[in-house]
Amino acid sequence: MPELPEVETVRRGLSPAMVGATFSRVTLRRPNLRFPFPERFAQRLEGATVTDLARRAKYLTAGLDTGETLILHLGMSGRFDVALPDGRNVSPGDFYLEGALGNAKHDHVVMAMSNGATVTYNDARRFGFMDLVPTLDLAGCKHFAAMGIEPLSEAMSPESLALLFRNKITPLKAALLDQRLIAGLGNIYVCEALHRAGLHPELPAGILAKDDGRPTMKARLLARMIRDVLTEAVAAGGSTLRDYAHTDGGSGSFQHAFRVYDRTGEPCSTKDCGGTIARIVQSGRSTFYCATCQPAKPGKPAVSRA
DNA sequence: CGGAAGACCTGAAAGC
DNA sequence: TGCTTTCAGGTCTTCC
Repeated sequence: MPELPEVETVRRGLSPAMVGATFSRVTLRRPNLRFPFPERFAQRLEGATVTDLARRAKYLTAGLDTGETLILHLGMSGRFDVALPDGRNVSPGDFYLEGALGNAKHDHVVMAMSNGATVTYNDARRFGFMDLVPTLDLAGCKHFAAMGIEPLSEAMSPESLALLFRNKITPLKAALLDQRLIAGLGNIYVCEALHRAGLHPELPAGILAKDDGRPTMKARLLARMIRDVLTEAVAAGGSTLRDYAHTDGGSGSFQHAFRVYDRTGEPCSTKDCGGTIARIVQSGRSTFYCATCQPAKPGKPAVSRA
């Protein structure tokens, strides 16, 4: 489930259960997720108090009063279920509830908190992982050292986009997915941002920069559309795919606002466009776009954009 | 060095 | 009704 808006939604949902609370009991139901858990993982958490819960790109970071920071990544299918002490269950940012917490299939980590909340990590595909690093080394740790700019921060500007993409022949789609350049976008929001900007996903990334490195109009447009689509998605609580019957406020709704993602064959929603959404494969992943309002040849779109 | 392809997993849906 | 194939929101490793 998780690109930046979904991870941010999870962060907000997890905060009341975790920030200020102490880990009373941490149970690992298997030795690894994508990677082995760190040495003595449960013991290092138990007794530690969470001082803050933040997000960097698609990662969650829980600062602890022990001088370590817990790093959480949801992979493709990771989610958290929270059982609150008042008996309510929520699944921040995702999915539906499926029975007793800690017993459902693929519940891999169960964290009992001092405030009575139980936070359970569930991940069918186990592409997610958890790590524990010294807080002082956080920015330089292996997960973050080479990470690109935050797309919702001041660092994300037409100027920085142009400099990052300058002289690149690689397609815009691939460049936007490269977490070393911009960190937090995934397949959905890259497709959506390119559509909003009227840019064909196979255009070379270098078209965002002029010869002198200054941003082109396309760079200005794309920077705004990236910010817009992410901001709207965060406000909608992210996107929830392949789910039904959610209860408590667990799910986001931005999937209803997709204009191209997973809409192959449907009419383009751009005003007066008349095109049809197509699907191609780029570096092994689906790309959805409208060939009419995202023309392949650099030039003006076939349709004026509001 | 950059970039593409493969690998890691499970499950849902589509195809036959 | 099965059985097989394809595809999925990510990213780390391997191989040019």
